[in-house]
Amino acid sequence: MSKHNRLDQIMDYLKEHNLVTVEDLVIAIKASPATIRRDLIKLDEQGVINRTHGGVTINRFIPAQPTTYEKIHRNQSEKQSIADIAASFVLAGDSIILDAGTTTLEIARRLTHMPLRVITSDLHIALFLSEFKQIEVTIIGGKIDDSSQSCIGEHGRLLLRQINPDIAFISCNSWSLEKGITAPTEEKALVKASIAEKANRVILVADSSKYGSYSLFSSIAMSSFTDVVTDNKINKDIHSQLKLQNFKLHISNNSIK
Amino acid sequence: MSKHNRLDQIMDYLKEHNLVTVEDLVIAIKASPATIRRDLIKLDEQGVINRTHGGVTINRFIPAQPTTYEKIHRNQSEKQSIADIAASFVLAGDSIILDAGTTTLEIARRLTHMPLRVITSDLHIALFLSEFKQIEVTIIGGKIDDSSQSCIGEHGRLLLRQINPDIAFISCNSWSLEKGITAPTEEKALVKASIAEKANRVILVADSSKYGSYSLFSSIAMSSFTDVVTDNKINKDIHSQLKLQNFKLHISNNSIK
DNA sequence: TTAAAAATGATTAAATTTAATCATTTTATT
DNA sequence: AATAAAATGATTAAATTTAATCATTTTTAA
Repeated sequence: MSKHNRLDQIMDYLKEHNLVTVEDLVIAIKASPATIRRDLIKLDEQGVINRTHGGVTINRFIPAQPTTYEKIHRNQSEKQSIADIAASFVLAGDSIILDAGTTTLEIARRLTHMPLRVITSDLHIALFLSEFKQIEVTIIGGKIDDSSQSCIGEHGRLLLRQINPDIAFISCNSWSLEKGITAPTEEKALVKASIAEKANRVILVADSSKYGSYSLFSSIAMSSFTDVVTDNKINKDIHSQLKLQNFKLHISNNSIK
Repeated sequence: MSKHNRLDQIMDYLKEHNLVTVEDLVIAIKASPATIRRDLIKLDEQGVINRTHGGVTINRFIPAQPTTYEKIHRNQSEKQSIADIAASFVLAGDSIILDAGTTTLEIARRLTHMPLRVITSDLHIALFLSEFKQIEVTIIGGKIDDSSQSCIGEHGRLLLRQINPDIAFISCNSWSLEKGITAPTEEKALVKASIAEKANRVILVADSSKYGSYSLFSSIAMSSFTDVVTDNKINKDIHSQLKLQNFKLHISNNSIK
């Protein structure tokens, strides 16, 4: 499976070697230096590797280490494609907020190559992005919710009230037009609401499988969003309804290659 | 500062960063490129790091167990023995603060079996402790300093002012009776000072090799500490002086196995 | 204290890697 | 099959890193 894709071959090689050169990969993969470099740029933009002038390693700080490049492509193609679209909204120099979650982490992986200010509630996102010098990272602080390893509580909300970001990216476990997005605890719901509060653009990133369910605590009404990004597996009737709303609807096509 | 010390500093930095350049280390360690390169050659010969033309990583295939590197470089074992003593001060149910650093991370490793509230500025410590259900973790929040991957700035200090912990554990890069503990940036110095401010017991954990040097910004006077934990390599004269102070002095015996 | 030895820092030439450009090959579409 | 589009490879100039050299500072030992 993985031998078909050259990017997978590179990741496989990196898993087995601590620190390699482009020359190593040229020999191992049997491709030209130019091709290897072009591949490395793609992998670097996804944050799964780190490069210097002359060296390449796998990024050992990426959460869920065993979730390798190929697994990401197989199991999370919807999140990937949603993140692709979401990341394209960000411009160099922007100040953005990333909510806690795996979809927002995917967005983070796509933003490593540009100067940014990023505020987040997510420990993984903070640690990951802090490796990149052109990105100024702020974590909102507060009690750590261990299911999501992110900050909850009033302290972080205080910081959120003091900033005016360009874009806020919100993720969720459940969403619908009627109930908006909901969360399993009051604290999580409140943090999300605060994240959405001040941003110029408020973007929901949520895959279609989460549509229709809901948790106990309401967090954000759908009318608060300026944009919604979801995938093309969304039900047709719901799709029609979503198109009629005030937010811009973006549908990703997670065609698996 | 001794040469062993700087090699330890490099290893500490590499543990917390995936792939670094000589330039990164020049800034982090405050030595010239030539010196860093000479150090890297030594570490490379020991096999604990890997280098390319332009990049350095820790060798992640070397067991991070208490063997290979620590036998060669003793400061790690000093930190271990200091952490042993420091951790023994903590009782189940306590609320404690852990400053950012590798010594305080060692303390955290020894506290996972008891119910605790832990407040920290360190992303690694927060992420590590959040795995343990009986430990409630709070991160102070704020901008991430990427050399230490910990929180700095006014926002975190605000939280620190609102809590009254049982114990605060402070680490440092430089300490002395005259200058107290000092830090390379004002923001780091201020955060440390705030960490020490409200705790019932304020404990400095600092290995002997760091004694006598100082950075630009003063952070905490020695008179603010209730306890000091250091190792038995401390100079005898200094030892005598330290014993005369108001704090309790604890000397760890880092017997090298 | 003084002299010798070791460590460190600064400078610049050499070596290495990368980016940019363009030709060629492969793949996709009609 | 023909054409367009995309991916790959080769070439060279530019950028970056290193090694070598020597001056300076710090440490060690007499």
